[in-house]
Amino acid sequence: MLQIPSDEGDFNLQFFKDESFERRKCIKCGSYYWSQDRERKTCGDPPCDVYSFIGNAAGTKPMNVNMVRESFLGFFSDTHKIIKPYPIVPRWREDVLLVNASIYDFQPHVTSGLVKPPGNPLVMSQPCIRMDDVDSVGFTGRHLTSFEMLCHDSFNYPGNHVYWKNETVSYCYNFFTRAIGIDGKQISFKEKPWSGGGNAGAALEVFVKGLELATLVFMDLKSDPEGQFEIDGEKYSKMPLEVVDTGYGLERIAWVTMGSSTVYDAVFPEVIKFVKDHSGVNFADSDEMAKVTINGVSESYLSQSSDSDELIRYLRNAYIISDHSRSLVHLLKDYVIPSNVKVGYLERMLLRRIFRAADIINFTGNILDIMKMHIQALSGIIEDFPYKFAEEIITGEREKFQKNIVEGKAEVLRLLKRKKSIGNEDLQLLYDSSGMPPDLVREIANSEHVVIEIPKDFHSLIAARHKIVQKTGDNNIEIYPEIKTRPLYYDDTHIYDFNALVLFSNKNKIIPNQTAFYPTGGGQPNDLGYFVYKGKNVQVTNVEKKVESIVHTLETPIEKGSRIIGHIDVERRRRLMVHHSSTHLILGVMRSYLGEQVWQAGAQKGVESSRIDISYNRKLTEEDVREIERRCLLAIMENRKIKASFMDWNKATEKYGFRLFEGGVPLSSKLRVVEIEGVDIEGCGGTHLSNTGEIGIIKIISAESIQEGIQRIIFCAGKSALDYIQANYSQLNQIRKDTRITSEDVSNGVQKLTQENVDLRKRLELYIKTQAESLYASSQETTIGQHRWNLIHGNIDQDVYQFLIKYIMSKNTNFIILNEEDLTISVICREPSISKELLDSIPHNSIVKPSRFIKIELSRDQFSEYLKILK
RNA sequence: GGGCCGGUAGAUCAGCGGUAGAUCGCCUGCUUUGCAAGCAGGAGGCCUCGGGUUCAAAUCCCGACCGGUCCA
Repeated sequence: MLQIPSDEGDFNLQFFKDESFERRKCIKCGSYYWSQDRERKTCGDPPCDVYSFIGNAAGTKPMNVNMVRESFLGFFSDTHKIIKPYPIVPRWREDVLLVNASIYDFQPHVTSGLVKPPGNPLVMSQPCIRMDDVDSVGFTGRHLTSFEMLCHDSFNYPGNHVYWKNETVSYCYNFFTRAIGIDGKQISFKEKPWSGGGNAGAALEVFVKGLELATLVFMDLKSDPEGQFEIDGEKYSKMPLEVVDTGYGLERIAWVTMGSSTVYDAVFPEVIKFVKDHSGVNFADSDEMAKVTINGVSESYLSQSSDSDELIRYLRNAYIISDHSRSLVHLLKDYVIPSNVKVGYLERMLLRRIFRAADIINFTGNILDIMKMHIQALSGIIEDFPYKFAEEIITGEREKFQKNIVEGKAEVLRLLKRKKSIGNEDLQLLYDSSGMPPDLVREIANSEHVVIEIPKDFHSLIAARHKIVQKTGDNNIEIYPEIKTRPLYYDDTHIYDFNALVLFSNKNKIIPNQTAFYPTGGGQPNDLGYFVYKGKNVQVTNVEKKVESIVHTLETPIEKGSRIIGHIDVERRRRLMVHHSSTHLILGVMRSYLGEQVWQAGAQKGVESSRIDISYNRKLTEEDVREIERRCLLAIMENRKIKASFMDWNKATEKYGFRLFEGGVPLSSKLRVVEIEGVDIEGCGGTHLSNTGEIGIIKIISAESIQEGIQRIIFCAGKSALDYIQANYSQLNQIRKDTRITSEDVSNGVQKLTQENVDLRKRLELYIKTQAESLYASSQETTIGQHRWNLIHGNIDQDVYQFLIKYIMSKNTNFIILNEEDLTISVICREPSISKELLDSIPHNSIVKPSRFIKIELSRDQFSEYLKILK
């Protein structure tokens, strides 16, 4: 078994020889590193080394983030193609919420070898967000939630070698020494294997003065249980594609050239100043943070409850606001809507942390103003920013947060009133169910002169409440031979009848050489229909795509090698096509009407109706719905062209952007692009009409919010729309007949009817009450044995009886009710045993348990007997 | 996607198996009158919906729907 790094040959590079680098072993951690400095004893990685650049910068001059980015891109521009940054929300993949590293831009389509990279070699600066260390931001002096990852990557295919380890290390060294002006002796390259996302390879971490500035990854392994390499317990084998994946921490490079106390002071000093200037408290000097940054965070610093040093605490909150608002710039630029799920939740979390921090330091400024400063500082990568959208989101969330706090406060006060104290369990419940942070609860309690303890392990207690029950997925994968079926529905959507040859047959599933049956995909259900085989019709019950083959499930088997004729259900297909094209049309119309934050968040086409989910931050009103319908009709009447074509992946994304992946991400080298002229363009594998005119009409059936930030629109189009309208019309007519409302205004009539109903119910209730009360008043007193009883006898209606019982129960006296209506005797008594005693004195057929209330049924004779005895 | 909390008068909530309540707001009258207010009276409820248990459910159980919140 080979281990990575396997031997020193991994990095026995010509470059290292030429520049007189030596491979050494760190005296502290034992790992290998390369250095020009003969005096160096350690690898450069903390804790083997400490930060030695604070107050003692490296490089020729202090550089801010824009300068670092420009110098990096400039340094590589002659030899590499410059690629624009990708969105921070990765619309091209569904496995991650945010772009975490520059290589995310090329996974999985490029790294799998399916799609060529947009440049080779390429250079770019990719903004990234990492939420893992969000709790450390502001506390350690070095953690950021968002950063830019600079990279120069190359993709080496068999027969097309670009560059590998030697050139990479040379580029890296020359960039740092020439462009930044760092002394080569201060750079150390530490050997460290890398793995992640199913790939792995040898790697070098680049350190300067104890700070990791870059990682150079040489990815040439893929996950493989049979593989001969092992990293972190996972097995890997060589892959034909060799990828140079570098990652330079832009903010860290700026930091090292400035030597500031914290990374925040290096990256956005003007923002920090602004926050401080608009706050109602004093702050610790940032020099005081330098100690923490260098030495790491001690226990007491990490606990927010420690208010030993208020000034440091305030400074930290200023850092939090400054950092989080910068990440928000990226999220809002990509139109992320706050929500309780997925990336929307991360945005809400950042916003709420900002609001809370702002309250702590009494920040009176505008968050949008902070963001404007960040946008200014990030002018190199942020071109246009949706200010109006951002403002709407921020004020909306601020209101929600405020409401949350007010309501939470009331809840805390109520709890205090009732229980006089707030325990651990209450704290957890308040946080988990109402979002009240424990320190805020403590503040409120303090103002009521109640002292409460926040447990040290509060967050782990919360985590313990969230034990997740893992569901086991169904891993029943059928294996099919690699057969390519030609999809005739792409050649011409009007092919409904065709010849085919059965290439594979197993039980009742076949794969033909070609088909006009559309397989389930892209939210469009499969076609139905039948094959003619040996003079008989064989129904098709399901059609699905398996890689390149299209598998048809049949009612009865058809042999391999048979020649068959297929006929698809034309009516069904037409309706599906109408609905599919309508979906694109509605999406395009909604985007232009509601705004750019509208993204498709799922869709399902059907025969009778279809649905589309979109991201949007408020519920649609009736007027919205009407306007969308109106605009759709307009586009239909204009009879716009609908075109579909296959395009190269990179050309398509470059031309149309990542909007293309709204309906999903196909794993293929080419993208099928469907365009409704002037309305909508998206990647789509479905079958479409040729013109919008064929849709006829679109009627929206409902618009509802399925979760925060996601609106679901259910609609029907074409013939299905007519069906719907007609069904509604006849239902309305039926209502008119049933209610005899003949006037034009049906809703007014129904309203009157409902009011009448309410009035009647009230009168009935009053009637029941008076009946019961008069029965109560008419009761006769008798003495049976040692006890006094009140006797009621009569023909008592069930409703009156029920009310009478409740009435007597509340009076707490002894009663006997003989009801002629259903021949029952009811005994109500303060003492359960007395009731039983009374009933046991006379024969009946029921089993009696002692109770305050007993009701038993009697025969005619028994009833008469009771009546005699009791009266 | 999962966990937790909640849904009662216009608003905020109490009640948690036996006649649906409080505070604020609203209406009428009175007192005072610059305003605020005070006093007396009154209107306003399919207790989210659907099943079940029970003689009896706002209340207990199950399920939907809606809202909130935390976590991934």
